[in-house]
Amino acid sequence: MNTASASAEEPQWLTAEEQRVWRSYLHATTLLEDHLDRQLQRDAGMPHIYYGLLVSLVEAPKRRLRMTELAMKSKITRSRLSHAIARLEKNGWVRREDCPSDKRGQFAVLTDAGLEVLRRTAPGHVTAVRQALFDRLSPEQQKSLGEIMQIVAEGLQPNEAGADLPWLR
Amino acid sequence: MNTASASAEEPQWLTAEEQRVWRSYLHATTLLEDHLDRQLQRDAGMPHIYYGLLVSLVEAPKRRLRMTELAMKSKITRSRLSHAIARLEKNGWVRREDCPSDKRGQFAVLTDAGLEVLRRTAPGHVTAVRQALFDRLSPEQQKSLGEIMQIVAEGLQPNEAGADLPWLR
DNA sequence: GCCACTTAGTTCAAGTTTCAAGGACGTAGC
DNA sequence: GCTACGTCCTTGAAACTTGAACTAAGTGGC
Repeated sequence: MNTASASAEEPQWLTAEEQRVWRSYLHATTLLEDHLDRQLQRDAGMPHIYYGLLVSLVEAPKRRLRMTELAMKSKITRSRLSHAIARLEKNGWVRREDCPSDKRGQFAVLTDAGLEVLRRTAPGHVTAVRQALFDRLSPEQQKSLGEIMQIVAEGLQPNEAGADLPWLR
Repeated sequence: MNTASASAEEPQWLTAEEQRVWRSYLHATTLLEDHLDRQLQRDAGMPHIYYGLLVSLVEAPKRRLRMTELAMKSKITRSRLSHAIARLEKNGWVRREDCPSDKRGQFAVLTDAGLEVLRRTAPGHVTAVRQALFDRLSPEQQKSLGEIMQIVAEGLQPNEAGADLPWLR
């Protein structure tokens, strides 16, 4: 198994050390995602990603965003967003509004009830994030984590149009 | 039930810098998970977590693991595992076997077909992981990432007490 | 043995996500 | 105007996940 000239045939396997890093990454991200999902499901009645949608909305001007913009901010497909907003709308936390300047467009708008849910649950969520992440890391590690994640995110950003088309790798 | 606690009194918000780190983390992990899910769905016909199950099995003695053990290794619930194994079994990549010493028990066993799928798709997957992660990070960053993720994972391990999982039965 | 209790794993129902398809509108060219 | 094509968003069905309820089997007390 040593065909010279590394082409697509002979992959560059991960070293033992890289494997350790990769497994730690998978375990940590899985556990954290799971932990926060449960925390929010229990305390706010919605999964983490839905909570993130409300947060994006509360930070937006007039507490509203176009669907596509919200989908991009949240790194999810527009299809997924449609379903999610439908659910949040049913909860009364978000409502849709037509966009006057583009009749295809929709705004997702955070309602007062949605704002209230956020107010009520944000402290607990922040605490959970702190306990799971920041409280355990030194300032240097926090800084390093930020840089690393920034790099990774930039590398995977679908930096062009076509938000839910198959982005070739 | 937790509404009180340290939350309502003292909402210790994230600093601007912490927020930046946290958002980068969320974006990067979301994008990477998504990227690998699509890569594997396309090339191997299964999501990332299912692929991880096959990997755990191929590394296990006799290519088999008890359901509960596999669930713990993979950080998923037993319920989810039951469904996943059912699907993989339908694909012919895994089969179940009764445990002789404990009649409640089941082994998940990697079949030859499962091994073959792994052989065929592992190189592409490793390449994807490299391109998305390791190729973009310096050796120091890789080391740091490993340490950080190790800490986070340990903190969230459902098996508390900080022991490094020696698997005592 | 009989009993309550725990553990292993599955199943059911409800919720979420994905993928492919589609409807409605915008835009540019003729 | 008309045609063609791209964009915005939704829909429906299938796949996946979740949490609780459930069956079956091991464990320990008496």
